[in-house]
Amino acid sequence: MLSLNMIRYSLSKSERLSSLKAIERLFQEGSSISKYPIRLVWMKMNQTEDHDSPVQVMFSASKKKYPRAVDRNRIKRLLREGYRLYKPTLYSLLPADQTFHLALIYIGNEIQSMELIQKKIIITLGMMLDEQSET
RNA sequence: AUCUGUGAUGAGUCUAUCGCUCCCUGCAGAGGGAGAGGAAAGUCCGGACAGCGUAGGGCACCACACCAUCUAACCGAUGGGCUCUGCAUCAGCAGAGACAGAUAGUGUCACAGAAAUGAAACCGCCCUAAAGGACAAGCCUUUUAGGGUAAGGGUGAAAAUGUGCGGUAAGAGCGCACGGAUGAUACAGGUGACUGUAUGAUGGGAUAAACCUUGUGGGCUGUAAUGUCAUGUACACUUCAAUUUCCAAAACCAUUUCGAUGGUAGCGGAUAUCCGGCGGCUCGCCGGAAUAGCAAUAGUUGAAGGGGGUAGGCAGCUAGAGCCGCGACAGUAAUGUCCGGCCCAGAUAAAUGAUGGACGUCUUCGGGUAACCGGAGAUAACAGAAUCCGGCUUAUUUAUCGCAGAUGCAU
RNA sequence: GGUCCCGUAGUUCAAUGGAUAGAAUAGAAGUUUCCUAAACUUUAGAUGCAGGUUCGAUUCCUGCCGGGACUA
Repeated sequence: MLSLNMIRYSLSKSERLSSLKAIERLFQEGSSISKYPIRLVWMKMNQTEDHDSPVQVMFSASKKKYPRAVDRNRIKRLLREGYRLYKPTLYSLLPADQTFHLALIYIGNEIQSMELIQKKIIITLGMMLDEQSET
């Protein structure tokens, strides 16, 4: 296979969380990790309700903190970019027989730079991996 | 030249890597194309489109209100009229105007003031009478009573036509002259609002952004409208099948190859239910029962059909009152007609992003007489489509251009 | 997406278009008390912003700003 060494950074629609019911269930039953300026809500799913991808993720920013749509769009784009570039590493670290639902929420009061957000995303996802392996 | 105000235009360009949404080609790997704004915002007006409603008319409610034109339509735009304000003070220029009606009616007008609307007499001015002073009378002034008077004073946001002459006891549009205001009639100009001239009339507070009157317009709700497909679970309805206890003695009836079989019947047992007791108490054991009856058009179970319809999908959804041309013609203009060319976002927890490079632009530093050269930094402000258009309002950076005003310099 | 309502002292509420915008409570100062509380006296404090109508605006009208409710 020629694509073994090739790393895919893509983030297509099947890898994003879009079902209203799944999102409600995630926020009711999922556990959360806060690492300023990012809050992560995650939940381990059963293998039976399988999907194409091992992880489905969503991004959000509070409408109360950022009343203008431009700011919310920018935050979500930055979060998406940071997650996208880290995704191949995350997939290699995850256990192969499980799927996850994630929500990345920005809780900072100011929009930070791309580098910082990317660093914080890597930290929070690492914390999540540690927690799930313990259980 | 600088500053201020105002209007118009544009919103960097090219490219590399990694991605996102839609479309096209291809069996596929993949390739190609397109991808936020002038306000996409506020949701303040007006439409298109859709559903529901609807004989016709009226009342109520809401909106609007000088005129003409433009427009699919408008509380919009263009041009014009009138009024007010500012500058000039001759013409004019700029800005503002919710700009129908106060002689249809009702309400309100605090305080002050005599009086705030059937207007009004506090001071003042004048007349008459009585009393008093003085006294021949005239005269003088004070008080009281009755009257006249809107010139003067003072109050107030507002006190009802200005000036002059006549007139009068004093005064007054009471009369006259010259002005000003209001509405009426006639003539002239203008499509019209309105303007000008002439005639005779009037002397009447403000407020309709108080109720209201007049005129004009408006059916209601909104693309999360509406239509359509429909998995799973639960359910209305229809059809079909199974089942609504199991085993079973004596006795009776039928058949018989005399072994038995079938039917009626139901002693007894099992099982279930109920009651009581005990234990190791989601269960088990023991004991008890006038429980398990009728009927099948009924109940239960299963299968098939089937309706509404949830999650979700699809249509609505983007070719249109469309965009471009310093195109032509008509018009003062808004705008319209014609010609040619073009296809230009369609997401749905919601796409248009991240990191570099080059050029351009701006700021700043250094060198240079200058053109220019080199280094550093910035490339923005307001802000993100959600059915689609036409406006309005609000937010806002930088560059260029136009107009107006102010200041300075040169001629 | 659509529809509607409300903004008054720090807080909870009043005020018919009429001028010093009122009351309770909270705050500050004082009296009283050995001290505190209570009580009493005094005091400061506000109409969301900008225009307009009116002689006069918290009130009426227009535009912004902020907050809330309903609907699906």
